[in-house]
Formats: sequence, C-alpha cells, structure tokens
Amino acid sequence: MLESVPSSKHPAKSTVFIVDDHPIVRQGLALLINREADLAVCGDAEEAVGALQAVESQRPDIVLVDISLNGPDGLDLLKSIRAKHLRLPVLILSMLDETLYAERALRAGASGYIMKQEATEKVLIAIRRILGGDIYVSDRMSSLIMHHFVSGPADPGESPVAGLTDRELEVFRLIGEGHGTRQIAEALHISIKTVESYQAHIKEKLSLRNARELVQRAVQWTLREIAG
Amino acid sequence: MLESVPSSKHPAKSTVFIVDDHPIVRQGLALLINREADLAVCGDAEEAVGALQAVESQRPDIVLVDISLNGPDGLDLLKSIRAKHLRLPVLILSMLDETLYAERALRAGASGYIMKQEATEKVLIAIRRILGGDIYVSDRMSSLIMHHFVSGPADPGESPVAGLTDRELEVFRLIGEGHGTRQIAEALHISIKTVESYQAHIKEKLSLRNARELVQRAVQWTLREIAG
DNA sequence: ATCTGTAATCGGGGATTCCCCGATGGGTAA
DNA sequence: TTACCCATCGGGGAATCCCCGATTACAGAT
Repeated sequence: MLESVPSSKHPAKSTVFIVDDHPIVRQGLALLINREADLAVCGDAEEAVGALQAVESQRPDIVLVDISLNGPDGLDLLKSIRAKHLRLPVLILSMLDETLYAERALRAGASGYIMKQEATEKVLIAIRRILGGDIYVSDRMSSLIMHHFVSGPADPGESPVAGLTDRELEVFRLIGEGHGTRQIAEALHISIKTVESYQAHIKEKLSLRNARELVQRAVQWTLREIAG
Repeated sequence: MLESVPSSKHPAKSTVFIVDDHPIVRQGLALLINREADLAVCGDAEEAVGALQAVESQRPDIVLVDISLNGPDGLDLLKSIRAKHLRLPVLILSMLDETLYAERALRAGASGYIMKQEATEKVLIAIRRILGGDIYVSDRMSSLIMHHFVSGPADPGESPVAGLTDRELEVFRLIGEGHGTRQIAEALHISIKTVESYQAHIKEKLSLRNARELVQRAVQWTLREIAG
C-alpha cells in the first residue's frame, strides 16, 4: 500500500485511485501524482475485485485502471464500476494497442484512454481534463474513432481480432499467456462451459480449424501486442 | 529527462542508469531509487542506441534495462554493452514471462532478471545484490535454471530446446505450426500414443506445466527460429 | 560379451478438453 | 416490438491429456 495523504487543511485536492498489477508502475504514478498540488492518491490495488471494494469505500474522484490485470481485466473492472451505478470517471491506462482497446473502453463507459508510452505530463493532463468533465483520448485515436463513426465498424483491412467480443478477447489473451481452459474459467469466475463457448466463437471468427491453431494465433498475437 | 543528482558532498552513492520505453516506469524507478541514501539515478533513455552512448559517457555503476524496447530490444542493448567490453553490470527488467527470457538474458551476460510484477523492494534488493558482485534471479527461476543445468546434457550456453531428441524436436516444430496430435502422428507415420509420449518428454525437459504451455513455447520458439 | 543407458516406439485407463448440438436472459438497434 | 447480439451455461460423444507402464534397438562402458 502506498502512503495515503491524510487530506490536509487544503480541501481542494482531487483524490485518485490506482489499479495496476505492476508495483513499479503504481509507485511511479503515485509519486508523480502526489507531487501535484491539486491531486492526491487515496489508494491503490493490483487486481479488480479488491479494487472494486476499495473504490466503493474510498470514493475517489477518479480511477486509473490498467487494461491487463490478473483475473478480470480492466474492462471488467470498468463494467463492474458502472454496474454499481458509481458515477466515477475512469481513465484506462495501457501499453496495449489503442486501436483495439480504446473504443471498447469508451463504449464501456471510460472517460479516457492513454498509453503508458505517453509522457508523464500527458497523464496529468488527461486526469485534469477528465476531472473537468471532458473525455480524453489521443489525437490519433479520436480521428480513428470519428472515421469508424462514419464508415461503420465493418472496416476491412483491420485485424480480425478487432471483431472479437470483449469477453472473447479477454479469453484470447489468456490463451496466449498459456493458461488452460479451467484456469481461465477460474480466473474470470465463470463456467468452463462458457470458456469453451468463447473459444469456439474465436475459432469461428478467426477461421481456425482446431485448438492448437487457436493457441498458436493467441501466442503470436500476444507477442506482437506486448513485445511489439 | 529526469532530474540528475549533482553528486553532492557524499561520494558514496552508486549511480544507476535506466532504459525503458515507458516514461511512467522510468519516472517511477527514478523516484524510487533516488529515495535511497546509497543510490542515485545518473541518467535514463527510452531506446537502445541513445542509451549506449549515454552509458559510455556517464559510466554508471549499474544499468537497468527493459526487455521490450522500440527498435533494438533490451537483449540487443545488453550485447552491445558487452561488445564494447564495458564491464557494467546490467539488470534486465521485464513484464514478460521470466521462464522465456531469463536464461537468455543471463547467457547474454546479464547480472540479473526481475519482473515488473515484483514488489518495488525486490528491485532495490536486486540492485544492491548486483552491485555487491552477485547475480539476482527469482527463487523459482534459479531453481528452474539449476534443474536445466543438472538434467540437461550439460553444455551451458545452449537453449534447453537443444536437449531435445531428434524426434522430439520434430514434434516440437509441428506443434509450433499449429498441428494437432493426430495430424502429427499421421505426418510422421507413427502412433498417436508415440506422439503423446514425445509431448510428455518435451514438457518434462522444458519444465512446462500443461499442454497449452507446450504449444505456447513451441510457437514462440518457431517464431524466434524463423524470424528471430 | 555383458551391462547400462537412452532413443524410439507403443499401450491402458481415467481425467480433462474438444467440439458439436442446444438454451436462457439481457441489452440494443431497427 | 421485433430482431439481433452478447454473455452465460448445459448434454454428450469424440478426442486429448496425462499418469502409469512396456518393448525393441542400438551405442558405450565394463
């Protein structure tokens, strides 16, 4: 747990909650944010379920969420927050491809999406913009979204992976990390049968013939996605 | 650029150079390290070529290098440092699975390997241990390496894949290409049972826990062999 | 020449996964 | 409202995974 600022006599500080599975990143963000006069980190978590509880009790002004968490991912956490009708703005942090995740995040109710490759000042800018009621995405991403808005989501030339459902994509990622069907079911707290169903859908959408090809594709995609 | 400590009247501080393509992580590591009494960050870079130049002029006591950089990756940078016969200890940071890269990094001359999932104190521990002349890896990783060292056909400096039998390697390659057990059996004109036996041997030799990890490894190996 | 080790080959059998069929709600867009 | 997609789960047979073996052959060591 990072040092929580005990809300001094200056009441104007906006409180930030951080969810990321890398302690170094949590620490880095916390130090960065706490250095600002108008911001303060009020807590942090490394996975979704604990984060949801902590957020409910702490009631921060904004939540920073990494996409790739262990177990339920950042999008799941975002949906859980929305499902509890919490009116919290959520900024999605990620090192993953924004063209694939940013739209999903915004559709799920995120207030912004920013990549870890961005300069640290951009993070602070995004936070303040969101606290002001705006939505933050990179310029490149916003123009891409506009483009999709007019020409429809059925844009040929994109990766067929983009056609996967949120849940399917989540399973796809876990397959790429080498997890078995049962492990995935337990990590996401769903039935094995449901995971099998997703795997079947993915195979269908990506035109894969058997389970091995599914794993092959998932591993290839994971390597491209993470190790660019 | 991060604030460089102007080498105060206390000369005993060990200097650290950071290479990572995520500004947030650089900042986090720098703040973390500079908080220590005996350590100070003397510079940082986001990619390999600039890092090499900076390291040559700054002559830090240790270099922290992330594996996945844009352009030449962390292992390339490590080799470049070694090629310039710089006797610098290098600690490899990564968010990737350690079982995949740790051995590679150590063989390339790294003094340690640590994942970003680790607690921040572990990073400081690793740095101090390396500065003391030791090598740092996680407990799990070191036992894995020991296991490979004793059970493998010696020859340290080779991939554990080198310890596979002709037939096993053949099966391994076919797995990496996405073929199923039955397909492999038919392709090699042998029984399915035999193929299963080879797969079990491969899993044993590579310390893999389940069938998915086997496919994962085979795909990764195939990609590296072909388009390394 | 015997012993030892290892590679290559195959089997039994229970647990698990694969892969086809389907079903139910809950959103959302036409 | 109707229609459609998404998330979720089940039945059931085929295939696999994964543990236990086993046999042959061949290469070195004794």
